[in-house]
Amino acid sequence: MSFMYQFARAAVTVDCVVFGLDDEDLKVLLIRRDLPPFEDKWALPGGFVRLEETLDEAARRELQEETSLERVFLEQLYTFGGIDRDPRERVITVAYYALVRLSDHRVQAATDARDAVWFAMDDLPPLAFDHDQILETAHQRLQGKVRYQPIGFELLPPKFTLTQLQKLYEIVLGRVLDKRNFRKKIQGMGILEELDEVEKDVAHRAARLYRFNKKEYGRMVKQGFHFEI
Amino acid sequence: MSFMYQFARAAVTVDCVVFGLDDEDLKVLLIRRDLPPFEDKWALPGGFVRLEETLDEAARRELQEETSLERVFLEQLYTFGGIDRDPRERVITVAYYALVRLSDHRVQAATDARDAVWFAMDDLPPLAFDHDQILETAHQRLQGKVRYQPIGFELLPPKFTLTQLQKLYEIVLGRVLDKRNFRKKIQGMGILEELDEVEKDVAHRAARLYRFNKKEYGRMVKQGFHFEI
DNA sequence: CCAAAAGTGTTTCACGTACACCCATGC
DNA sequence: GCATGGGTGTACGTGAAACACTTTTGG
Repeated sequence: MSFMYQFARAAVTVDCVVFGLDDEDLKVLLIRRDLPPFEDKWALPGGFVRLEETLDEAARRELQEETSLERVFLEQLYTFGGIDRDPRERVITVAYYALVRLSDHRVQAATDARDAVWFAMDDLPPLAFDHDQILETAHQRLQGKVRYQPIGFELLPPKFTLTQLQKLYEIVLGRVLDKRNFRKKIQGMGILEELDEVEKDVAHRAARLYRFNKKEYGRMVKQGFHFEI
Repeated sequence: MSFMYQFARAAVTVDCVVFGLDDEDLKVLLIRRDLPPFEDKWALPGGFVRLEETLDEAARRELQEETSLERVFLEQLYTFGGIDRDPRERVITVAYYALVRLSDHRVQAATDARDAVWFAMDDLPPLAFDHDQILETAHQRLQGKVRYQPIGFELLPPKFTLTQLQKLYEIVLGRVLDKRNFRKKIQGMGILEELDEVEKDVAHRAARLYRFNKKEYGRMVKQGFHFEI
């Protein structure tokens, strides 16, 4: 390892898998490429890492620039370094995944950004580069992590019903859950704040609203509490 | 994103956290740096990624070159991209962690390699760069992963006693386990092959040897089996 | 009054946990 | 024969899973 490294260098990018949830599906935000290679193909938002920013900063900047998303849950996923990922030259990409409240962000993504569209996970178009593989990895991570970390709340509005919460897990995990057992368990955890408020504009009995109590969760973790669905 | 990316580029390296286990401790393999910066400080084995090799290949190559380790369990850990990690210039490092059977590799590491030494996890020297942070992250990953994936066996010789296995978990997790419950559980899984063989050269009753049945484990996973300690 | 979803308890079974003594072997 | 670790079973409690009906509300 010499003092100055003289050899040719790989380019480094960040790519973001942005998950959102609506009533029916888990969705991913993709942008349409307007330059070759893979012109007009769909791809994950992302771009080159600058020398003066960290990887996390690069991911947030790209997300903001390409999809106008800000202040979302964002976590590093995996780094993909296959030699021929990009046909032009060697590009190593540090992949991130993000979770957003679709209800808040739906409009913005469609207007501000060039051509950013939400796709249902089970109805994806062909993707550029190895982005299908990155997406697959992100999906697995989400499925794994949602079960033992309270990150699912990042996909819901701040106030939500227990049925919404249950449906979230059913959609992400891909299996149905028992209503009574789910409620017993999640309410028993003591990390949900029961509000004096019910949902509106529904054509049936309105459900009570809850809020995730992040501070209480933090306290409980320190006492050895372990979240698990 | 222009076709040709002209800006200055960060260098990309791989660093490996190599864990090994002896009767007493969890150990890490460190090498002494012989060049500035951090000359004579201890550091994780690692080096620059070449254009013609993947990240995994780079990690294995560096491991081989610097510690003469081959064919070990190796998995990507996390990518560290802090701006001032390296005082010379911007260096992004893709960290890996490896698990090795100390009994097999003890000698080699000490002879072939320049100055590679095993340190107990609770008696570490000051490390170069941000390697203490990388090591900390690796340790957390190991503690988390060892509980729900059968990677612990990578730290033991192919044939081992149940007491050795239990001690492994006690050392890695940092807490004592109940002997009868541990045996009941691990034997009940049906992934251990009971051998017609006992340990040798012990000054007491010799314990039966077992082997991890990887194929059977693979089959069971397909049936929905979930390993957990 | 009908449709639609909200809300609610009990029983059963599996599994985690706590716990102590005799056995085999080498020296 | 003694020191050292090997090996074994049971009782108890907690938590997961299965399961169906009544209530509320809007239209």
